[in-house]
Amino acid sequence: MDKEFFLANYRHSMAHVLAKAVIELWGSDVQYAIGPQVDDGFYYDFKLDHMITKDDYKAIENKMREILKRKEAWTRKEVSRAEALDLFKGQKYKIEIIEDLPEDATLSIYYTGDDFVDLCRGPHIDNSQELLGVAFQIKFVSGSYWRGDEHNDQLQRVYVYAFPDKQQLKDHLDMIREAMERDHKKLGAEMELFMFHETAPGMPYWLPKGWKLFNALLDYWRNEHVPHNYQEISGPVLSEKQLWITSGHWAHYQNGMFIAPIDENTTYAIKPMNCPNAINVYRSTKRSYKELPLRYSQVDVIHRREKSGELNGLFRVQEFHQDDAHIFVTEDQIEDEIADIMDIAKTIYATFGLTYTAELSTRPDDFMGDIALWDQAEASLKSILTKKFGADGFEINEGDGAFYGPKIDLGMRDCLGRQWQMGTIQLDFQLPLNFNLKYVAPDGTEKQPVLIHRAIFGSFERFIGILIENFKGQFPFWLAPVQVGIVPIRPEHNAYAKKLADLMMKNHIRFEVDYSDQNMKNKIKKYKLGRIPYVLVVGEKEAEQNTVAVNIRGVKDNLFGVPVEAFMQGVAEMNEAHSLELKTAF
RNA sequence: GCUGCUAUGGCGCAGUCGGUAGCGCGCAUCCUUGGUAAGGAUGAGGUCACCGGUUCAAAUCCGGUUAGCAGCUCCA
Repeated sequence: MDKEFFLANYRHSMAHVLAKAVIELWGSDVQYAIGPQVDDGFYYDFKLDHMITKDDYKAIENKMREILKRKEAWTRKEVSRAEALDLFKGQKYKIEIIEDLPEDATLSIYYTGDDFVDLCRGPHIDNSQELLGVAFQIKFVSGSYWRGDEHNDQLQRVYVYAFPDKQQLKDHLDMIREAMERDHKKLGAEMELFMFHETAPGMPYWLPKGWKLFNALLDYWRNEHVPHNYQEISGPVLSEKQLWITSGHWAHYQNGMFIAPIDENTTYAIKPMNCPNAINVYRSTKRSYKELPLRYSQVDVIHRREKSGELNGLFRVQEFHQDDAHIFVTEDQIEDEIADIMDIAKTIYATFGLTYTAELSTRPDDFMGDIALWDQAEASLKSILTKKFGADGFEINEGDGAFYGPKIDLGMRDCLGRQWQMGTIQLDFQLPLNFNLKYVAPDGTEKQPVLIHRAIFGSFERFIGILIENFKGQFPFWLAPVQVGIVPIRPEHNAYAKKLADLMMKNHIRFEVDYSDQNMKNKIKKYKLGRIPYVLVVGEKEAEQNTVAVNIRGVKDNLFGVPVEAFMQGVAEMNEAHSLELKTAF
């Protein structure tokens, strides 16, 4: 039996044991819904009057162990749809599942002992004793919605960790603990990168160090776009309501917008997206086919209202900066342009050593526009993705596209394995129509361009959150908010430290010097805790020889007597190359 | 928005049975003048998130609000 099959099989089987335990504990009026396996175990959704809390965990775990010790046989039976409906009488979620199946369907059910039956495709174990060695522990209980729809019943979801043995469970719990240590919310406060204030929920305050990082990232991003012929623009944050009516946001996105009434006749709204800005710039003059593709990039701040429970550090905010661009193309330029964007994304992500997944979202039911154009666009996107990732290298979400066009999304995972949407490439046939965009074709007729919305980071905020967790706060040299810390051993060495500081300033190295009369050990400790890549310790020897002693982040042994010019040249090279690793020799 | 949980000096936390608050780090002052991650002494700093209720008395009990955390839903 291969390992993956074994994992899935016992986790899935354990979910049945959990359901049986909950029913035995809280009675037969428990409604049990579904219980699939997940990456680190399984869960099961229930509806019951009793609110399951932490105090119940032990009782549930004990009941599960008790059930396993009964060594009951698991028997599979095949039943007709009608028999199944009768068997699960009173279980509304099971009934709903069964009723969705075709009339003539044959269903498989599994008995655990004589008294518990669950609807299930299987496969399962043959006897509970096969599960006696499984190490499991309740993770937590949370709310969930029946069939993932917030309009349906709210259920109680019991998550359980489950591993083949105790050691693997312990390793996993250790891993989770370690992951919490690099949570960007924790590190962001510790490293003084950003903060929040109660008066502006989900709107980050960037602290001096965080803003340095932000700007280092922005500089890099701007430079990467120069060879791809992007032009950066900036537009108003507030616009009169009429603009949003034209764009369709007023009708489709109003509850995601912050709205500012001025007087009875005037209402402004804060932009949730940059598109209308780029469109107005496009429309400001008559456009020729010779100008296309026309690429406007934009990093203005945008605001989107989120429901209260949805905010999450920098990952989910109400005020953020997208690394946005709007590209106006002819229909036959779409494929090349998308390919160019994918190349930019690949280069940029590689600089950070990040791995990502690609997803294609296709035409939804409520699509707008010409179906032939949709088909052609989807085919283009699919062909590019196949070229870049292979036929199986990306996922397709059928019908998940926006009503105005299909899209490619690029996703990454945070420290707890949660998937976040980062980069996005969206084709838009609708806005050019709403704003009546035109260009003059070679034959002198007016044609409509296609609009491509795209972001590589997704948003600077979310991307920085991912970077913090990915690097555990130990940023590559070029990105580090403070790149070099200078520690004079005694106050009489401050003059030499000042000389070094001036040199750093001249060479645009981000640095700090500690001129205080503290113990040098304390100064070094402060910089080490700040995860500064290089701490330069200087005393008499260094001042005499014009050298520095270099304490390298993550390296035990220090470098002594490094000539100042050699160090400066080394760090300049790292900045230039956007190196991931720190140099350990100069 | 939904389910559960949380809120005590700048940060991390303690505070039992209701009797108006403590610890560590940090900060300030002084001493120590140091060669690579915590030298010593003294001191300052808190309407216990906010509003209301119960009580002779509330950080503590109850209700509400706000903000945050995990999950769901939604999203860059």
